[in-house]
Parts: sequence; structure tokens; C-alpha cells
Amino acid sequence: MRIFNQQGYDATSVSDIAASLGFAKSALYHHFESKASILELALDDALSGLESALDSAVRDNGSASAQLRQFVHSAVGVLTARLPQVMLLLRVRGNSEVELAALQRRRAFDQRVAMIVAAAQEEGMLRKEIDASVATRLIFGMINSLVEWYRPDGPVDAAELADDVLLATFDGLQTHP
Amino acid sequence: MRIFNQQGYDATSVSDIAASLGFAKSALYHHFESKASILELALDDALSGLESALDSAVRDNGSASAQLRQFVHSAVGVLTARLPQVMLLLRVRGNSEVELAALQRRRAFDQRVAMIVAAAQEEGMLRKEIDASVATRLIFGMINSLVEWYRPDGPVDAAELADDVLLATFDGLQTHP
DNA sequence: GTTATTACAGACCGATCGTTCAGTAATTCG
DNA sequence: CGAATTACTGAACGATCGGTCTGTAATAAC
Repeated sequence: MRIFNQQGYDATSVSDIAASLGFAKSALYHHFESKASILELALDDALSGLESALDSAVRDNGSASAQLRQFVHSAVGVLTARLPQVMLLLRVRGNSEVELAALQRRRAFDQRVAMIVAAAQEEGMLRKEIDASVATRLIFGMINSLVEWYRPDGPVDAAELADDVLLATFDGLQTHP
Repeated sequence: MRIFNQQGYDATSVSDIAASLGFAKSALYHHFESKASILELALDDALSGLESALDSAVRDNGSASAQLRQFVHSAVGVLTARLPQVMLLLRVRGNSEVELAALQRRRAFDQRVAMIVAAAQEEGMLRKEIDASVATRLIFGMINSLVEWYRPDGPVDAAELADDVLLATFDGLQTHP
């Protein structure tokens, strides 16, 4: 996963992976069916993590507004905790069966989230000037962009970051009089 | 650029490009030096667009707060107007000389932006609970994520989107009493 | 300590990669 | 119209790709 993310999946050869493990590439095929199956494991892990975070948020809260707040917070948690997997998921382009399946599963997930955002807007939580589907994409665009810079061993604390994202998305970065 | 973005640069062969143009792949080498040079043209265009938008924002405004607001707005404009180029830029991983050069140029650009955000925070425009560098990444994470879904022929208007992003980043998506 | 079983190495496969080159068609120019 | 330039084709290049196969170490089981 580390090399996939550094170079990109397609730019990474099976030899690259094997070399970084100190093995011959044929050794990899003793443990994995194919290059794609390695990717598949990571994508499944990322999707499972996000899905169960959403499930919990829905289960734990009555209103869509509360569900959304909890999910935004926990989505940052999943992203920081399973950074390599989510990183791979967000870069999938649909070039193979494995990638297409992951994209489809992600689309279904995104639609569930969009429904909650729309409901939260109906509840009066979100301003109506901005279309619900646009709002959804802006919120999770910000969250997903964390994979581009957040690093577990970096200076930013994951828990604080989740709070910051909640504040930024819902209350804005500007000071208010 | 369209095919690079659909499949990813590495997953796109020169034959793919030639075929979609109705040419033999050798014909491409009459117009371009290499596959990498095609990428280079696009990356240069994206970077130039963003840089000149930043230059204008700095030139047109006195305070960092005003500079930031204008640049956020115009960055969305550059992104929507030069979607394919910016899309490519944001996916560069540094796998070649061309990509490394683009990454370096982008890092310098990002630092200029980060300085303005920090100055805007000093001016009292941005809340101080959130670190300036984190705020920078959240803002432009949201903006850059537009390439993942915005399409010129889609239902979302580019001008409205720029306003929405401005509202979302600075005032937040939540309604206020 | 013999025997399974697991874990690897190295050579090799066909396919495809980016690129080159010699030659031909199409277009422009005087 | 003929000459020069531009645009393109098709075959071929070495390199590298994901994957397979045979065989040999290392480990575990009894």
C-alpha cells in the first residue's frame, strides 16, 4: 500500500513491491493471487471502515443533523486511522474489475451520505442557499483531501483535526463578531 | 488530457491517445517529443493559470484578507475553466523529471498561499483556534476536490460554485440564528 | 529424524510499453 | 504544374510488464 500510494498503482510493478520486501517477485504470488487482489484487500478495508462509521452514526442519533455531525467527525477518524487504504480508494479510476467494483460500492455509500445531508438541510441545520448535493461534495471534498497531506507521524493531531474539520465545514473559518 | 484523466497517466498508453484521435501512434511523435512532454504542456498551463490568479489577487487588494477572498473565488474559476489541466496537476506523484518539476513549482505556489492565509489570520479574519497551515489545507482541499466531480456540462454553474465555496469555507454551511 | 508442508528463487512466457525509422500520402508554395 | 514541406503509416526495437513453472531451501509435524 505504501508503494502504491507513493508511485500510484499503475506505476508500481510487482517487482517494486517484492524488492522493497527483499523477495523475488515470484514469492509474492505464493501469498497473493494477483497484483489486483492486493489492491482489492486494501479497498475493501477502506470501504468497510467508512461504511461501519456511517452505520454507527445513523444508529446512534435520531436526527439527520446529529447523524451528519457524528459521521463527519468519525470519517476523519477512519481516514487518519486507515490512511493508506483510504488513499488508495480515493484514487481508484475504474481501470479493472476490482476498481469498478470498488467504485460502485463507493457510489452507493456516497448516496447514503447525500441523503443524510439533504435531510439535515430539511431539518434547518444547513443553509438552503447551497444545494444539498453540492454541500455534500464540498464537505467530503474537504475531508477526503486530508489524504493529500495528513501523516500519522506529522505535527497535526488526528483528534484535533476532526474537531477542526467540524468547525470549518459547519461554522466556517471566519471569525464572527 | 481527457484520457489521462479518465484512466490515469500511467495507465494510458500512447496507442490509446493515438487511437482516440484516429491516428497511428507514430503520428503523435511528429507533434510531440514524448509522452511526458504532453503531460508537461498541461501541467504548465494549470500552474500558470493558478499563479496568475494569485498574482492578480495580491495586486488588486491591500489586505491579506481581501487577497485571500479574491484568490479563493478565482481559484475556483481557474479550476473550472481549466479542469483537465488542473486535474492532471493534482494527481502528479513525482514519477518522472516532468512530474518532479511540477511538484516543486506547486510547492512554491502553495507556500505563497499559506503565507497569505497566515497573514489573514493575523488580521483577525480567520479564527485562531485552527492552525493557519491546517486552515490553508482545508480550504484548498475543498477547492481542489472540485476536480473529482465538477463537470463543465453538468448541472452546477461555475460562477455560483465559486460563491458557494466562498460561503462554505468562510461562513460555514450551518445556518446561524 | 523422516516427512509433509510452506516459503522462497530464478528462469522464462507472451503481451505491451514508449520510441524510432524508413517510406508514402497529403498539403502548401512558387 | 512541379517542388518542397508537412502529416502520417506500419514495422520493428529493446525494455518491462504481470504472471507461471520448476525446483530447492526452510520450517513444522509427528
